[in-house]
Amino acid sequence: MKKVAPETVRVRMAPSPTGYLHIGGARTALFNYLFAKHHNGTFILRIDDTDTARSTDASMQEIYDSLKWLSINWDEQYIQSERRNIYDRYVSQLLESGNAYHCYCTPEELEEIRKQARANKQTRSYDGRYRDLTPEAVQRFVAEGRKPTVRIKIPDTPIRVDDLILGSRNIDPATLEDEVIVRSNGMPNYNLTSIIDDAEMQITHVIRGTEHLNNTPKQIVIANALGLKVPQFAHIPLVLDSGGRKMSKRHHGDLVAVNRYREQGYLPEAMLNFVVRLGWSYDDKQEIFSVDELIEKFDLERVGKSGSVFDIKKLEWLNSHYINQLDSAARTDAVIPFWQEAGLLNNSIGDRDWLEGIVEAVGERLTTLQDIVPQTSYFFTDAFEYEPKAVKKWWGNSEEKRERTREILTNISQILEEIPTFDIETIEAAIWKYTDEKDIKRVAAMQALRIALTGASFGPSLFDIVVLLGKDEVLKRIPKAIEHLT
RNA sequence: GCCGCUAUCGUCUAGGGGUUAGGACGGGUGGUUCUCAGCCACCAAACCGGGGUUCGAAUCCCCGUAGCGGUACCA
Repeated sequence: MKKVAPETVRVRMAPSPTGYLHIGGARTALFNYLFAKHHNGTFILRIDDTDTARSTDASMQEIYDSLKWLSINWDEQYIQSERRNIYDRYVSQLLESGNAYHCYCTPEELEEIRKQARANKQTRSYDGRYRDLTPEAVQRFVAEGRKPTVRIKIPDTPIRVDDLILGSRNIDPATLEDEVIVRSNGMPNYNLTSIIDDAEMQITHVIRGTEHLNNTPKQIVIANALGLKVPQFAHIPLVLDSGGRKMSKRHHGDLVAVNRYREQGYLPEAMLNFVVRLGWSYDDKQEIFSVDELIEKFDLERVGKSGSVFDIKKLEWLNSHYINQLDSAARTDAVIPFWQEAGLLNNSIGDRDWLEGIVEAVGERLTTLQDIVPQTSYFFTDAFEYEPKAVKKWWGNSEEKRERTREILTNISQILEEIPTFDIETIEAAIWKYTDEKDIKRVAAMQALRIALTGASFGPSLFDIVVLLGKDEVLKRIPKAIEHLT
């Protein structure tokens, strides 16, 4: 494997603004970013928007937002649609040197050519039929109103492709065809603009997904025809769905959108850590990496060759890890927008200490920040349902059992009402004293009370809940539950 | 169809001519506990197949097979 060239590293992430930033794009951005930072180089964001029909400003904005959220910051930025004159100049050069030519193929003709090629099991379809037109023929086509495309001439010598991850190989030019480099509407195409900009921007390493592997020899041909320096390539394997297929907007919708994970309460640190391990590993010991550590340790040589499946369970694990890492103040800050979004909290936040108390009570139970909503809504409202399954199991499904539960709840209510100080220790002692004296199973009493106060059979320590809810609220909810039981 | 890439537990992966093939996620079992989560302990789980080379192959080579990617006037 080749060593990194001594010159200053310059890499780029070149998304097309045709949708949100997706998981694969985020990983490509990260790999580029880490590689740049590791080598003290420059990370460039280049918007490849030569497809004017599909590119949108909204998409561009979302890509910026997602990258910023992930703290993948770029040092320089370019937008290809603003660089038309540069590409036009190179196209003229190609035309003049005879390395490219106008092609007057109609869409119908192209379709027919492709059909034929397939039927004949040919490797390439377009046969270069417009390569050498007489001036008369050109005139005729122009008179017909045909708008030509520009095609690059594929030479007949083998093309060597070096890849830092996949190794080197020679491409038989017979497997390549004269690619369209300028559309009939005059807009240059990806293969052209990409390799020109890589040279213009002095990109040293092109790190991109393997879906671009087959574009690489075409781009090398263009660069060679233009006398441009070719960057080193590193094609990183694809991010796959659980069925082993490439994750794409087309097939997976916003399941692949980085923004969606942000909205669901995933932390950027978790996303970064998750995504970097899709194809890259350090050793057999470490799973958790901070960004600084990644910058220090990231290396193209440790990127694998095969695709990696996106495993949401692993992401969830990482996310809970990073949430648990937050102290309660930071965790509260992180969670407040989710309470607000759910309408449990208005903009004025209110009693900050109380909120932090809730967050502390919830402890390590959050997988995503959004989990705070279902797990704590009962703190904000008593308009919850008593979970039927829990009711059946802990409140009882016979009249005798329900009577018994009513008795327990009534007793506890009384105990709590008469308690001298409403704090955890005192309450705990009083309840245990009660259950021990009456020979009631702790779990039975606690679960009965838990359901009365929260509607559910699971959650944080009940004593935390009781104290956080406060005496008044607890003494309101117990009778309500008893009534429900009657 | 054609061109290309890839192949270790379900998943992410480490390793790599001689290992009980390691870790993590997920799963399972037990313990702790007022429930859940967590934590602790333990368990199951893999080198795609066939040929070579070799004393020895999961590892190197070849051939298959399978999967995936590309096959646009998208990127």
